[in-house]
Amino acid sequence: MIVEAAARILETRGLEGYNTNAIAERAGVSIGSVYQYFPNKDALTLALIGNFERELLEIVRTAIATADRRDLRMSLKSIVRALLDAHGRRARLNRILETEEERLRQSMPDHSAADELKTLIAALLTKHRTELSGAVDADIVDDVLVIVRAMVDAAFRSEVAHPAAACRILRAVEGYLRWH
Amino acid sequence: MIVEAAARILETRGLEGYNTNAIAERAGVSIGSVYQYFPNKDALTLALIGNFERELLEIVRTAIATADRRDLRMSLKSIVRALLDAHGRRARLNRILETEEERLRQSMPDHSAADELKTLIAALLTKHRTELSGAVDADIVDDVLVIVRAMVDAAFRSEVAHPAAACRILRAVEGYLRWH
Amino acid sequence: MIVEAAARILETRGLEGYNTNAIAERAGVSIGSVYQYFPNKDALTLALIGNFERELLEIVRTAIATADRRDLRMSLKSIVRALLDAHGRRARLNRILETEEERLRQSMPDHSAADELKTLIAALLTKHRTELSGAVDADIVDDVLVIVRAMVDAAFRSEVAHPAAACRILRAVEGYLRWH
Amino acid sequence: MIVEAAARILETRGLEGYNTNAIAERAGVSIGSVYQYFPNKDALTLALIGNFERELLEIVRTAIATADRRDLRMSLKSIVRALLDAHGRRARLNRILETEEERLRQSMPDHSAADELKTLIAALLTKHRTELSGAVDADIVDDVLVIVRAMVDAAFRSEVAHPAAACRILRAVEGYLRWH
DNA sequence: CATGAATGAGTCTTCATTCAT
DNA sequence: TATGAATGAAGACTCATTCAT
Repeated sequence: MIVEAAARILETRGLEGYNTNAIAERAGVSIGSVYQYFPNKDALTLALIGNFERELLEIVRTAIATADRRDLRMSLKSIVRALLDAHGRRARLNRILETEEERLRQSMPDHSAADELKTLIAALLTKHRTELSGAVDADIVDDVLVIVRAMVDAAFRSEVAHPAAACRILRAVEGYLRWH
Repeated sequence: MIVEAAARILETRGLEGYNTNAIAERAGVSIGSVYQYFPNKDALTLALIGNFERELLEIVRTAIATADRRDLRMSLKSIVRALLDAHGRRARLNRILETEEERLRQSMPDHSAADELKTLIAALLTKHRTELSGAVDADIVDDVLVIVRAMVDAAFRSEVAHPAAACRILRAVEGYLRWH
Repeated sequence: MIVEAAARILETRGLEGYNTNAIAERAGVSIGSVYQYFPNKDALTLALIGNFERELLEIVRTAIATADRRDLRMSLKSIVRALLDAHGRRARLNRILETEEERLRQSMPDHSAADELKTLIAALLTKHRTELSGAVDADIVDDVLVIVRAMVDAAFRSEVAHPAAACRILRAVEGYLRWH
Repeated sequence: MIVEAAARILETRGLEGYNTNAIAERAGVSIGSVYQYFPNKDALTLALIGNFERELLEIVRTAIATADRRDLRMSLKSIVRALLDAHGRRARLNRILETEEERLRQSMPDHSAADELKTLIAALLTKHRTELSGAVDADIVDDVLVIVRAMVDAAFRSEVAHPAAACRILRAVEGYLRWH
């Protein structure tokens, strides 16, 4: 599939080697076919980002479900571990996509996955609102996501072992949510 | 000056419009002159990154000095405000440079500014070590920097007002450092 | 055809005017098409050299066949005349290609044409070995080729009439082979 | 000296690295100074060629003088050896210069060295005219020079040992001159 | 005279996109 | 619908040459 080929190219060769001809070749289709499905390269990248965000959403959803009935810490730990795990499989790809997402934000038609992710986190926090130092609002959720994503990325850049990274990320998130 | 022209191009036109001909034109020199001073485009970008990191270092140094004799919170607040301020002037440029830095990390000859920044933060934290929930080590410093940079970036992306952003960033950093 | 266009450019404008844009224009295709068929300029030049050597081989083969059953002198005369004739059609081109061949020798993948040419000459000399002053070995063959090529080139540089040139070249080759 | 620097650049880096800035740097002067002495790059190359031809002339003159009173074979052997020797010191340079000479022939003002070389050879051959198979004329001289130069070049390209090369070259020249 | 920074035309090469088959 | 040859604008970089100091 074309999107999958694009993902592999981005992962193995980086933005440098990310061109439509390489993608078509890797996908085993002609360059013309790529343009049959996507009006231009950015649209393909946006599809890639969409997949990425939907996958992220699913991972978090599962992680939260897994830690259901447990306290906030366990839920957060479950999420962080899952994210580290998921990121680990495609660290470079994810990092590049986050960068590309920024460039393409203006032309992104669909934020539903990202929105749903926020809703999910908001629900989790609200459920445990008594453990938090303050009220739950959109900003808090945004901040948590920003912190976790940045730290997961950093962990992969500096090649920190997962357990240690999870511990530090958890400390940051909990600290942010609970301190004072 | 060529580096300044490169900065302005990057800021106004993004990576898309960042090409050597545009830089030369903006700098008011010929393309040949650009290559008299920089062996290639990446070298120019690296110079830009070097400037950026040195500026960052100076800002933090000044912010810490300004809040000398005060408690940790005041120092951190001073730093965060200064960073928001500095970033504010060239938000897009700085964000792009952070991305480019990653791509060019392997060919970066000089990390002294970044190292010194870490030393500075480490010293600050050590000075206030009694206020922290744990020992000061290199990981803690890395994490603080990662969190602050990510949140400052995010604040500019979502166009949050400085005071509110400063407050949230401070909460994250203090939470990370002090909680349990 | 692109290779033919390259040949014509090289012939009419020399190495000076031999650039990919000119080649594309002369071939009536876009510059992109040139790079669809050849990974870079040198590869195109190598194709040109390959053609040149194959053509040379064919000419010599035919010349030898034509003078079959005759004595060595007639065979050599036939070859020299054929070479003068062939060279005559594209004197400048051939001379430049010989120069470029030297520069590109290290990246030349295929020497089969050149090798076959040597085999052909070796066979001819061996057939007439009784007429020679010494044994036939690879060095003799190399020398014959060097002498003939140099003298053919020189003949065209000084614009000597073919019959006279053929006579002098023949004298050199026969002298080399038969004297003492 | 500038011409010497140009020679060294050509020898060590080939035509690829032969540019005025490199020459100036190697000569330890500014690029401006190069243009003080030579109106353009080709003029510098022509000076180089002039030196080369004068040196060649001197070598041959000395070689002939050395073998004075001896027979033709000894004189030729002396010349061939001297040329192999001289070429050996700057094989690549000489080969490139011969190529450049061709390109610049039209703008070469001074052929006196080359002419004198021919005169020298003509005199030598005339002196030994009884040993030759035919009369001495300008063509014979040209041919001898063409043959010797081509074979000396070839010897260096295929890295043949000097004595063996000298022997083969001598055989070619003598064969040309004496056969029949 | 010497300098060397500045020039800019020119060259190779890439790659997103189109369109005839 | 699929193909992939063709397109050509655009970009990185070179280097002979000039000229103000």
